[in-house]
Amino acid sequence: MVKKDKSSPAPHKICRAETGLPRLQAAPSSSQASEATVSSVTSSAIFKRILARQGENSRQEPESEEVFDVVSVASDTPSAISISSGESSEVVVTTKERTMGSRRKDSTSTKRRNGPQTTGKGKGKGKVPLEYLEMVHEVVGAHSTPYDDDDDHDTASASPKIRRRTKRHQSADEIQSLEAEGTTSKRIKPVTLWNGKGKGKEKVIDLDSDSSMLDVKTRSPTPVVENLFKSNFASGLDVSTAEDSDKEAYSSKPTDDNEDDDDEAEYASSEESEWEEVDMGAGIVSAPGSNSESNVLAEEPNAIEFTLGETRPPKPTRKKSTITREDKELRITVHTLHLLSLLCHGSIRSRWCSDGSVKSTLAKYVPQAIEDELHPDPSLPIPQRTRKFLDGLRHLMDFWNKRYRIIHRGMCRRQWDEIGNMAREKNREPPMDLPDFRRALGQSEGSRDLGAQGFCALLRAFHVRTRLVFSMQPLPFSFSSKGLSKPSRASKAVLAENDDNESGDQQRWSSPAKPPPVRLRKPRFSSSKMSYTMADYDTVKIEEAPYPVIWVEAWDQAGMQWVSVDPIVLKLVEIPKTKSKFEPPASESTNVLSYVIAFDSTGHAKDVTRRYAQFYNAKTRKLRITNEPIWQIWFDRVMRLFQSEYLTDIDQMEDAALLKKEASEELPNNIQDFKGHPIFVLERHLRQNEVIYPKVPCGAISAGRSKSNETEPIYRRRDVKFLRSATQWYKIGRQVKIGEQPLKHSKKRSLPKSRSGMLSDEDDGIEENEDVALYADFQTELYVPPPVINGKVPRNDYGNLDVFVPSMVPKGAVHLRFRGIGNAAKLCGIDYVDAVGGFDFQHRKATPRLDGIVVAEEYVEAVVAVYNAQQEQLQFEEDARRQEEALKRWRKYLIALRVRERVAQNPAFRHMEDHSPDSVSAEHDERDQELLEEHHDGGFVSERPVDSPGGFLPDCGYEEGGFVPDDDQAEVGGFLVDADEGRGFITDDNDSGGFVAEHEEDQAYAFL
DNA sequence: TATCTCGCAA
DNA sequence: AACACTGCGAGATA
Repeated sequence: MVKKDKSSPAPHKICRAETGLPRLQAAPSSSQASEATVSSVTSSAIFKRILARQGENSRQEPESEEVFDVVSVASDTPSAISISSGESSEVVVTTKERTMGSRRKDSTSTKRRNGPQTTGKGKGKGKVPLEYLEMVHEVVGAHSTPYDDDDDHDTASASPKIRRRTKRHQSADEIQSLEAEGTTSKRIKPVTLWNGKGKGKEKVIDLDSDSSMLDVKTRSPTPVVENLFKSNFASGLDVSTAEDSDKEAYSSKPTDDNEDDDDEAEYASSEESEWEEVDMGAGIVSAPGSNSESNVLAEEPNAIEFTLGETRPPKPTRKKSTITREDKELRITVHTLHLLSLLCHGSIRSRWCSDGSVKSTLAKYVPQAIEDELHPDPSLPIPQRTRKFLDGLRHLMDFWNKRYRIIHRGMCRRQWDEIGNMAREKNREPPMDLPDFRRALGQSEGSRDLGAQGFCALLRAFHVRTRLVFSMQPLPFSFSSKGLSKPSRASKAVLAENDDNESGDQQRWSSPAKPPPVRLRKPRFSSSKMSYTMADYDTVKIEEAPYPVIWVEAWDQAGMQWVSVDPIVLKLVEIPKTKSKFEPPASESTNVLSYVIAFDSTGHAKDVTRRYAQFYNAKTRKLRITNEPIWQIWFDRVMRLFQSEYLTDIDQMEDAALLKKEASEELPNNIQDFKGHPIFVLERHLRQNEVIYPKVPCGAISAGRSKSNETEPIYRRRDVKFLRSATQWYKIGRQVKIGEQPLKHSKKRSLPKSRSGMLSDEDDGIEENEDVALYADFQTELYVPPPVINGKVPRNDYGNLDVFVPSMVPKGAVHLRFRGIGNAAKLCGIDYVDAVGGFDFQHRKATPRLDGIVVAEEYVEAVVAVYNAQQEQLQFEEDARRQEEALKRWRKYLIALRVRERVAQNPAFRHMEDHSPDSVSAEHDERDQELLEEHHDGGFVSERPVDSPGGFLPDCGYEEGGFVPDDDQAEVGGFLVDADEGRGFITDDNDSGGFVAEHEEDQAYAFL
């Protein structure tokens, strides 16, 4: 294993982590065992799935490829992705960069436009990411398999535990119950939103009678969201069904295109084909700790390998900065993959921080006094204990600060256009395995991130319950040009500035002593970087954002709270309240707080973003892929793997605190943050079919820049009602109550030309130039169709019955949804009505889509019986027909063979194929005629008794159906064969032999 | 095809 | 520190 090879230009396997760390003592044997089995099972299963999906396609790779690791894409710390115990494993993420982008906007890719926005519907594309991610995840083995360290934690861990429901796989029901979850979640007491401090903006909050102004719903799916859910879930999360058509489409696609000089070709980068080249089959494997079992892949190296497609981002300069759907999906996929990788990275590092050797090395030099402070006398009053604890943290931090030197660059947020150049960057922290980690911490030098990890280990060495906290910096999934780094000359200025200031020779590295924002002489665009200059390696200059990416949370047992400590960058001990100093400003492009995950020493992880985000709902939310409901589900699922089975007191307290924090979030102080806000809404952001009702403002915001005094009311999102026109309501089986006034009128959406002479009542926009009246849910009631009277089913003006939803079936009637059952009903001579299940809109015309019939209850049995009989009969006839067809073909074939044999035997025919049509062909015809007649006698069959029974003419009774495939369509009434047609076909058989013979003869020659 | 909605540029 | 405004284009939708 090559490591610490700083000069290797393009290492193909940058990211490798040896995880063959000895299992920490006190590992429960049970969990160990389960880990092994789970992993091995899943990984091999996964691998099979991958193989099935990928086929051979995965192996082909273009010549020019640049390899880098996704972790370092943003993190620069390519240490580790995989988690597995007992074996070394490695993860390699490769990205191919093609100099010549191929352009494939051809029909193949554009044709597959599918489904609703977020992810492709029912297509591989939509599914592949999820599936892969899940697979990656499982392969990586990040199951919640606690690895205990030898810490005995505070007493809290011994407190009663609550069993947490653990569901590995979320079902559709579960998703639908999300809303329920949201509502049942604990309601937080109302929060006063009044704030008098008008930072230029005035915010007025009316606390009206309803005191629960802030209704805490972490997820409050609006109907729209709900629909999104439903429409996406089936496709997006369905990882079990493969879509063959995709593969075919892919494989049939040409690999290289004509070189198009169009620039767009270059950034039409990520078509599906490339995307699908994600090459996981290459090296997956490895059930951790189960080398013997995962023999499926035994020959494969123990690694995971992704090959991502070209990642060249679009250039915004071009007037058509078209970002294709594939681009978006690629970004989302990379984002999520990256996120997963970082999760695993964090998990590994947290585990390493519990490494006994690391801990003991680090703790050796720490003064006893500090240790005492970390464990204050329990007899002291609580505030005092907390204070002491905090002091201890500070002192330890100082100690660590003196000791630790930064010589490497840590993780940071990357942009899409950077990822090709990263291999050339200086001062990257080399990949590490556990021995490296031990060594580096023993020498106490490395990146700032490693420093935080060392501090974590230090705390754990003193038996302080400590989490390693990662602010993940995945590549952004948004495709705005903000995703591209701008040439920032500001950093240079900063560097010079800092050199002037205090680039101390005394200190080994210097940094602004003050927490951010660092005051600089050029405040305008100073993306205040922190720069460390090392005296020893004077070539080394590291600029980094003055915010940490990794820090630590220590549990204050007395105060029952988590205390955040950034020992390196900010040198800060903080109990985050509304605004945390850990959150970088939005202008900080290299450090974005979006996913903050805390890893505890037991291998569990928790999303604690809300603790650090000041505007979680308004801002941070939008930076997370989880803002997309489907990805929230995914994320929940991923995080569930990091959850412990039991919910401890600490967990509960923390959950409550986080919820409270979210609930007490300030109002946004700008307009745009109200857009998509889960709790608040402005009228200006309403969609056309939305209205606020009741229209009770819960606050106000000053709107408009110049007009200082005007304010705009703020409403609650939950008061947003979705409207439909009367006909739209009718289509889902509801009708507007009498006397209800429309809440809103929408613009007519009429057809351009009033071409339709007949106004069908389905057209929404029929009222030519009128506005359509819209009503809310509560203004409607269930539509009750007129009941069946005396076995007579009511019908509408068209003689049909609208059955858009089940509730529209009249009382006393039954909807029979079998195709062609109308005939049966007709045969019975009873009263029935065709049901209209909906409308097909094509050519701008609505044509009713008939869907079965509606009959009175008492006739159902009879109709169904008749129908079944009919179907049986039809099936029978169909079988017969196919049988007949098969026999005819066999006969034709045999004739052909026969003819051929004759031709071969008779030398007279030898030259016939040459050109002497007249005389010979006559003879030929004659002979063949003879021949054919002979066959009609059955002479042929009798001639060769051996073959006939089983060989050519299979003895298939009708029930056997050797050539007659089962047609289960018929059961559903798949198609109604008109009796006439069927007969017509069969009668052919009885025609004069001449016709048939001639016909067959022609074809018979075709066999020759 | 017309309209709605969104994201983006700056 | 990074927001309001606006027009534009794209994609979704009916």
